[in-house]
Amino acid sequence: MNLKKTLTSEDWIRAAFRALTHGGPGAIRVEAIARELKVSKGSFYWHFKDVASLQSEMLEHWQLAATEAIIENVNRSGVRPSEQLHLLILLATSTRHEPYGGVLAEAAIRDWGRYNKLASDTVKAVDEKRLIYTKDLFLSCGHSERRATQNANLLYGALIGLEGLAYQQLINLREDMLYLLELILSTD
Amino acid sequence: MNLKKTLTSEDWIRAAFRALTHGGPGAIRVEAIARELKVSKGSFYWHFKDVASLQSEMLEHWQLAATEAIIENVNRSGVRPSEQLHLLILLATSTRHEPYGGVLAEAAIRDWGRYNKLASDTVKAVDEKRLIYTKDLFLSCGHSERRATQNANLLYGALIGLEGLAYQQLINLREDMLYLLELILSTD
Amino acid sequence: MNLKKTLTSEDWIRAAFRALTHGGPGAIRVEAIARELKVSKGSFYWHFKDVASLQSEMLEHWQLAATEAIIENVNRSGVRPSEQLHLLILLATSTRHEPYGGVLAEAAIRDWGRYNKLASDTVKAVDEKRLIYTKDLFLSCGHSERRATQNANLLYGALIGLEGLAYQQLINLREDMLYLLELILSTD
Amino acid sequence: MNLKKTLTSEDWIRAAFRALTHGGPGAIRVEAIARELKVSKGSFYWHFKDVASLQSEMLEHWQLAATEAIIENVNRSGVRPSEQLHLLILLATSTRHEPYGGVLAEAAIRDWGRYNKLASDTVKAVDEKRLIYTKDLFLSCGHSERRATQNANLLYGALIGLEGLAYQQLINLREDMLYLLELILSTD
DNA sequence: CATGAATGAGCCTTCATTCAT
DNA sequence: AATGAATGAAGGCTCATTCAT
Repeated sequence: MNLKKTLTSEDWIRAAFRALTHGGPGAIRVEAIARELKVSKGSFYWHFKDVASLQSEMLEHWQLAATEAIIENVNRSGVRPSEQLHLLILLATSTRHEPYGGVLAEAAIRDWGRYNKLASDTVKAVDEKRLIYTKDLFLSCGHSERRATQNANLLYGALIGLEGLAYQQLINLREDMLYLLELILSTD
Repeated sequence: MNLKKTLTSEDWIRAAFRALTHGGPGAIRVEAIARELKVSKGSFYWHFKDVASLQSEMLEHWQLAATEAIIENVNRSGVRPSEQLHLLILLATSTRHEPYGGVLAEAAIRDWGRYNKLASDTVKAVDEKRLIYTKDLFLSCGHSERRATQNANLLYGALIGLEGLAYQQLINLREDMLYLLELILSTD
Repeated sequence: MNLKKTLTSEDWIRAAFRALTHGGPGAIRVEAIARELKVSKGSFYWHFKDVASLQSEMLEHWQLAATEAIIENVNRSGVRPSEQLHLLILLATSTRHEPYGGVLAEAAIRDWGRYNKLASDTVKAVDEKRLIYTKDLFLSCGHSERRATQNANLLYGALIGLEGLAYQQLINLREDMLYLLELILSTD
Repeated sequence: MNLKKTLTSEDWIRAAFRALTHGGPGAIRVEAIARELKVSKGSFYWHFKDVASLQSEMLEHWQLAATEAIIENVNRSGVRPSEQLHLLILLATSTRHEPYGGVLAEAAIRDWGRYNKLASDTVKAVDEKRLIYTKDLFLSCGHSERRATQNANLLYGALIGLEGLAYQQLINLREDMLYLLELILSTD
């Protein structure tokens, strides 16, 4: 697996996401990541101009991946809209092993966005896309524009907040999310 | 107002919360805070053993304040339970200027908890208290134990997640929260 | 014993000697000594202008005490000179509890003298007096000027060096010193 | 000579011994040594984990050198034992320019040992070896076990103590040491 | 006499960055 | 592609010293 002798910039980015996930934005440090990759930190500068450029590549990769994931989802059509919502929640509440660390990385990136403009813009762009995508699903279910928007906001917002509580073992994420969907769909 | 010649450790803690709110956990730095307070960084060590002890005092203060806030709320009785829930949301969605920075500080502390054991324990303790308090309100509304729990989780989880989206100007926090409450209360 | 409410400069000097003995010259620090005396370090400056003045008072005190000790010894006359030498060694090899810490303090002061002019001068002055005093004892035993000098040097030098080895538990100080005296006196 | 562009850890150790010799244990400071080596202090951390590890490497080096010096001496055989003792003193009383600073460094290390466990252990180990080596020489001269031990103690102890007095210009080290050897060997 | 609070300098350590090889 | 070595800027902590009370 790790038979490669030379690293690619992707290897660095992946390692940087691991660092971000485990230690927060402040853990994206050349020294620490180089140590983890068992290379000299000097080698970092062959792949990146500086830390800022690593960071922007990280965000770029994540944004792409996050957007692609949505599109994939959209294309998984054939199912009825309300089924798609159901599926969406099952997917979102599974312990994902996505590129760049899944749920945990998401939370970490969201945190990052609180103190960093570039990260903030990226998160906002992704959130916007997801909200629109979710709203469209509700529209397909026959909800009004207003309701669809509110429902999407609610579903996505609850997901984010409940993930944090679930991480602390205070709640059961999937159960609460499914309950919310039920609540939304049953209230005509 | 700023006529005091000497600072108290409370002054440092307050300034540290400001730093946390604006720059994240990594911004809790003696140098930076001292600069803000217009004192030498050396003077910090009169009030605290080290940064770690400042941090634990911050968390202690916040936990106390957050718990007291709940108790105050409890005492705001006289109103019907469902009214209390309504009030709770209005309160939670007002741009609060509470001690230690209000909503923003809360999010920052929550982030902090993702990478730090002490912060994590503190956040968990506070979340637990709030969830229980909210559940009790739903119980008072006549909900079953199970529903009360789910509703409390949802309300609190959504608040946390939607606050993030509202911060990005993607949604209107109060509107969506009130919609959620309506959803919950209307679904008998 | 410690019923005094206010400290004297003597108290500080004594504590400073304790610090010197336990931690070397570098341990003569206002902060540490104040902590030991359970007073604020600011109070130090009522008694002394600065650390340098504490240090010079320490050396002054020690020089006086060390010189007085010699004179006391001289006055312990009545005994034959060779007896006095014997006594001198017994005294020097007893676990002394003299003012300012005894043997250990002596070694510490000697160390101090290696890197500090004032201390060095003080130690030299004391050493000179002691060498002369010892030489005089040998002269009284009938030794020639040359021999008396060499014997005094040897006796005093060996005492200093052997004390170090004895401190490390490598030798028995008194035994070896008495052996040396025997050697000197038997070799006419 | 100083044409090297980059320093080795040996260079740092050598410089640290110079600092120790001139300023005592408290002078083993990254800043000061870096200044002397005309490099930035940050570069120190390429070679050592921290100051403590520099210190332990210093002691390791010294212990090795001190032990090797003894072995070299042993191998300088061919001479009669009493001649070897004579030679030993001449060697010990020459102004040595040994690795790590010779006599002065020795005294400094000995001082260091008074307040530091690691240094103390190292000094003790070296002293033990030297005492045994010297005792063996006396045994080879036909002295009894007891006498050989006492003579070795005396010779080594006097050397240490007299070096201090000689450093203060109070005595002539070689003269007094040779006189002591004479005393020991003439007393059958 | 002494404390509480602060200053400023000095030192240790970490880390992004550079550069020759 | 990467290493070894170094720089320089922070940042944490200690401590002598000062000063108002």
